[in-house]
Amino acid sequence: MAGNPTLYDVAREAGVSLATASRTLNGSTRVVKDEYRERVLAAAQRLGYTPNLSAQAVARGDSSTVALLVSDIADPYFSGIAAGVIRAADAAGLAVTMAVTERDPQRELDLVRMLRGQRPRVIVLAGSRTVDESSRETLVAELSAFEATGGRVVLVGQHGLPFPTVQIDNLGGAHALAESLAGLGYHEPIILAGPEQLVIAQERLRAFTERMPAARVIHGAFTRDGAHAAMLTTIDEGLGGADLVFAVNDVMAIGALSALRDRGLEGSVGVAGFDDIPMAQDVTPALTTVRVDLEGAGEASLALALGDSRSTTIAATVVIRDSTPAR
Amino acid sequence: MAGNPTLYDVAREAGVSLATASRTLNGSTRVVKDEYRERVLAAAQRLGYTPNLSAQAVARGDSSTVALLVSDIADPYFSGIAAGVIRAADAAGLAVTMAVTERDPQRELDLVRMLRGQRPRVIVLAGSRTVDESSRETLVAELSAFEATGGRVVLVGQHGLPFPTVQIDNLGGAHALAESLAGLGYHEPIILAGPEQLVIAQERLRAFTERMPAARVIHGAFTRDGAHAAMLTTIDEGLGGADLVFAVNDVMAIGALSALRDRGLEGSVGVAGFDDIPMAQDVTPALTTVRVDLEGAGEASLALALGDSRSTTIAATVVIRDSTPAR
DNA sequence: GTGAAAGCGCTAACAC
DNA sequence: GTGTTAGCGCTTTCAC
Repeated sequence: MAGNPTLYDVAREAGVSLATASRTLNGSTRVVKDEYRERVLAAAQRLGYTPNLSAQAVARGDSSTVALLVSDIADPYFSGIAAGVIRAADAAGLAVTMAVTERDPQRELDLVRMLRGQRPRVIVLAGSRTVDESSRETLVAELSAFEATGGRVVLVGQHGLPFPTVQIDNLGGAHALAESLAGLGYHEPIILAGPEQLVIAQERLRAFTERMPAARVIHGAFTRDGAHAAMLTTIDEGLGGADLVFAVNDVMAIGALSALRDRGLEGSVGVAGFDDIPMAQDVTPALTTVRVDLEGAGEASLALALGDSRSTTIAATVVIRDSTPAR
Repeated sequence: MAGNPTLYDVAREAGVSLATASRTLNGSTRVVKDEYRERVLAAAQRLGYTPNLSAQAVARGDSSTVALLVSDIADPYFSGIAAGVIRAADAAGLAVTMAVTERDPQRELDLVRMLRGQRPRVIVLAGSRTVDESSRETLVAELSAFEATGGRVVLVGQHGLPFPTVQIDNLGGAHALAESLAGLGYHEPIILAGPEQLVIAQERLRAFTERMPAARVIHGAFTRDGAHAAMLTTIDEGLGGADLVFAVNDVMAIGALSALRDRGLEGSVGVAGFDDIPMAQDVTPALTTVRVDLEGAGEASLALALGDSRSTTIAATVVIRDSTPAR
């Protein structure tokens, strides 16, 4: 516990004042005489000085940090977004602090509170909204308070909250997908719809069924395993005349695909997902889906936070692959 | 920019001293009279007070932060580790700051420097080491300096650096895999070996070939696309008598699987990977691999940092699936 | 250009 | 138990 060298140490070592050391080591507008400048730099080097970011944050009254909240970092949907946020933050010289809500609204609220404590410049919420969550009001209040003190709040892939949002075109994408699939001859879809109250899942479900009425809607977890289990049950109960399984995200669609394979039913019905996560093209048959530029969405969220633009929408475009051959 | 309420504001609002407010709001040993306690809590609530973590860090001389460095967060290997680190950090009341090296040693060094500025309690390095990197000495110096000032450094899935390490049993796993596959009748492996200088890739390659000499070793990027491209080229040049493709990680194995499928060669050779990322069981055929508990490794890294234990090793166990049927 | 000194929000002696 | 106060490491007036 020798202690880190402080700016004061550097100043002393260089034989200049604290102020001069501060000015040369950090981007001040003030100009420092070259000689001093070099002495300070040399001293800092010799001592292995690293500015204490917390102290800077306290003194300046704001940190160079972006706080990112996701539901589950191991889910490709979120890790894609996170990659974009991190890349953009980095380009802007900002560090990223990340927390995981595990899809628990109460936890999300607690984390937002905790993250506010860091006084970040931006809070990015990428976790998925659910309807009628009791903590919604409190969350909005918390985020509004954060904004009121000069912070920026951005949502990605969710709406219904009064903050700038990087929206994903769930409606357009699901519409287009349903139409494409109808064109391929499908008309009796079983829909793996995820949790009943999950906004993003609801939207995709609703938009899809507007164009192609569901033969059956099955709710369950928004995960690979949830969909896998639900699909297994469904198969065992009988697929009826269904010719298609539409899962509201790729992770679930892949779970469904595996369930079909487990039962030796691969190819018997079409399967489609949503998001176009990287592995969508690596499963067999390659998965028909709706492509969303997740990393781009992450980057856009920071652009939104750092610029003064309004909400943006990320396109969602249909990608037909082998999992939905024409019938 | 109204400004956040400070502890001072809370104290004034509650009609107590700064110290009393501090004591009730933060885990002090000192006991505060219930009446004051409640007044402070109420005031904090009313004002929407959130402690300024940076200020706390400065005053206490240490932050409640874990800094995590990964190569690429969208890679399941790293997002698995990250999930574990975040979970464990969270359980210990620590926030996680994450940065991405993009596999660039210079960038890694810069980021470590930057992260040190946060004065985290722990720095976890999960990025993969390469041999003979010129920045190695500097990196070690930087990390040692960090340790000297009371910080903890932990590596995961890499060694060769003088710090506590959560080691993955690459050697044992690759040995066992080669043996299992030999038992299944394979003997002419093409190896997708990743970058030549990547330590983890080297180990897996070397251990595997100790038990089953390679018919051919192909170096390339440590990614799905890198392996996919390399495999395509290899196929077009002719597989020779090869009966197996061993890729040094699952992401690459899956790329190879897709390449084989693209050329209509699925099933003609066995395919095996390493890591057992979640999607390994969802590709077709399901991928034979070596299971590594990535999330457990992430958790272990924090246990290592927070406890006083020595380095640990995470087991690597063979999982035979359909991609390597007996021949 | 440079330096002295007053904060930034908080903690932790120390005295009462 | 409670309050005063001296820091923590840094930035930034404000004088020189």
